[in-house]
Amino acid sequence: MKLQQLRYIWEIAHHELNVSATAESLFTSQPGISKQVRQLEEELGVPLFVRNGKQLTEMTPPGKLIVELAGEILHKAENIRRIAEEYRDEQCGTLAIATTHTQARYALPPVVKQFMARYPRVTLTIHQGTPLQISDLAARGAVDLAIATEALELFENLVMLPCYRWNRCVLVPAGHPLTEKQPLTLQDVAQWPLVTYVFGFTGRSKLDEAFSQHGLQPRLALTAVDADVIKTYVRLGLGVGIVAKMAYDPKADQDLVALEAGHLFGPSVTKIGLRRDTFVRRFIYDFIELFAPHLTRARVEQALKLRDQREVDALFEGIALPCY
Amino acid sequence: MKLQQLRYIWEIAHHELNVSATAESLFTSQPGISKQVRQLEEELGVPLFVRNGKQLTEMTPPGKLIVELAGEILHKAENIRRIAEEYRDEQCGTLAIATTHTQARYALPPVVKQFMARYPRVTLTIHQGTPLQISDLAARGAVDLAIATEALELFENLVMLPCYRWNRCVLVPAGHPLTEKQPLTLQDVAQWPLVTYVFGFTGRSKLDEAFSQHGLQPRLALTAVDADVIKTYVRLGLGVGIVAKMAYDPKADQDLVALEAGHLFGPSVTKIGLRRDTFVRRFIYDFIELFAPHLTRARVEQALKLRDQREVDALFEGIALPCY
DNA sequence: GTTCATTACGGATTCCGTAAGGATG
DNA sequence: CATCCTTACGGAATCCGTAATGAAC
Repeated sequence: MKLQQLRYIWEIAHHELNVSATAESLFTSQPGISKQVRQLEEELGVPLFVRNGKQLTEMTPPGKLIVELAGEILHKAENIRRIAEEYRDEQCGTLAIATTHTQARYALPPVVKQFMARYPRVTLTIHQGTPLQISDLAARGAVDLAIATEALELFENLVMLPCYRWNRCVLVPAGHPLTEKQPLTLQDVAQWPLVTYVFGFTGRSKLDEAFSQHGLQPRLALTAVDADVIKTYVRLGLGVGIVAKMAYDPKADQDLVALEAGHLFGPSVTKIGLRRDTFVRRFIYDFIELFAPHLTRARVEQALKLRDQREVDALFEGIALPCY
Repeated sequence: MKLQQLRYIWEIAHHELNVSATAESLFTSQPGISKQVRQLEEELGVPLFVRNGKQLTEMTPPGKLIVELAGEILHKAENIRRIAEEYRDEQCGTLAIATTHTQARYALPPVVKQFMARYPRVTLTIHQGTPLQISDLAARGAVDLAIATEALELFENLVMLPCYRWNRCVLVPAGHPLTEKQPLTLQDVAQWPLVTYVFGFTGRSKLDEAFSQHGLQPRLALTAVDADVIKTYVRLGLGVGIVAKMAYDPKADQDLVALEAGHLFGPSVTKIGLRRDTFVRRFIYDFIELFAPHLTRARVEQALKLRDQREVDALFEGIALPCY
């Protein structure tokens, strides 16, 4: 049994049992993989894949169990490499973050700036995507951490750490009738066509909840993944915008008015998602603490030891989050 | 990084950093190991061992972390082999049990007989040793299960499953003055020199507790690891025996009288110890159930999922144990 | 002087790529 | 006919054992 063989069967299992595609993704030859798989099957004495003629059609029961264990082994091997990297040079390495537009555009820039000053030799990469893509990247270990408000909870093997609480505001052009209402009610807002986030983005679910709980069905004029697009269409008069408050820039957005809407929808919490059982490098702890000062290394380590997200939530229950 | 290299560093770490001894235990050459270790260190870019000249004197901090992960990886690789073995042929394999004299002599024979009839092609090996040796064998994975009353709780990675409850009896030659006392008291017993188990064996701790709680300090005439030796010396009149009740055979021991002593010392519980995170073959589940009928496969599987022995204890709290 | 790890070297094995073969839909 | 896995084969790299070297106690 070789690590290489375990990698091959794991990758095949995660490429719809297509050996050719697997070979391509691993930059090696297809017969090479085929050979190693057969060797492993021979060594173990059980077939791992069901073959229909020369096609792999499904996995055998032991195959499924073994592929799962192979995944865990490969993950631990990866951890060994990380540990070595850390002790080789604490200041040097790669930090891959997956996040949404909202975080990348408004929350991360100052943090990234500080981090780059503190760790000039760490290569930082930021992947932007949907909350689901982001979570998946983190759960698979393709990135070191995910930052998002939604979807992280869908992955069993992500530990979610609460970072900050934020509220929404209603954006309207200056002179809009809604600016006369103080304070706003959901009924007021629902009378106008809305311009807001796409479903599944930036706390959108919270927004839908609030309206439906009041029996309201607002018209959606347009949905977008980012606040910049939303603002553009609010300026065109397409409708009333609802965005995260931090997306309103008093200087750049002087032509718009931001109306307090925290009391309408309640706050959302942005979280960091970390893959369980993964060695965390020092600079990653530091990045997390820069982003959310209450997430000290000690607290994060403690949270990573817990098996159940409910225990993690309990751990952070008493801790006040920053609020925007 | 190769599994072989991980095995080498793990074995070196568990052979007092002596590469020659490690090579011998692995039936390979010492330069071969040395080479692979250096290659791994080179690949990882960090030294794993501290060298004093040409001697390995200790492990580096990353070395310690990495060896631990290596151990987990090797354990999982072992599980892969077990899974393959199981699916290759359910009826065929090896079952290694470590246990004490008391279990091997009195509790196991009927179970072993049934098991051998049920699985004639499974090779059964029984290792006898002190409770500490037994637990260690199981914790290291050298045997599949440990059966004992003591010491299992000392190993973090053993799950303990309660099997049966048992009481003690006092053994005296026929006509001994103690046979007149009904029921016995601790004071009665303590007046005679005792012949019983060696410290650390067969619930001996429970016995010491009982006496000291009553402020008694009995004289120990002789201690042994097994009841046969104890009986021999009771017959010689060396003292009064205290043994597990199941060690008294009404036929073979007609010349001795067994006096009820359960009320003096309280019951002990014999347990099976299983290493955590280990794939358990079907015939092992069957063996366990033969030995302790309430330990069904479903219950054992449930217990093996729990991380903390206290949760396991809670799981079995409501279940009545057989009592001897 | 003994113990113990490293270096040097050679033979067997393994790995991995290209090219050809055969099965499926 | 296109896709996809298997077999065949040859060159390169790796593994592992023996023998020699050198450092430490």
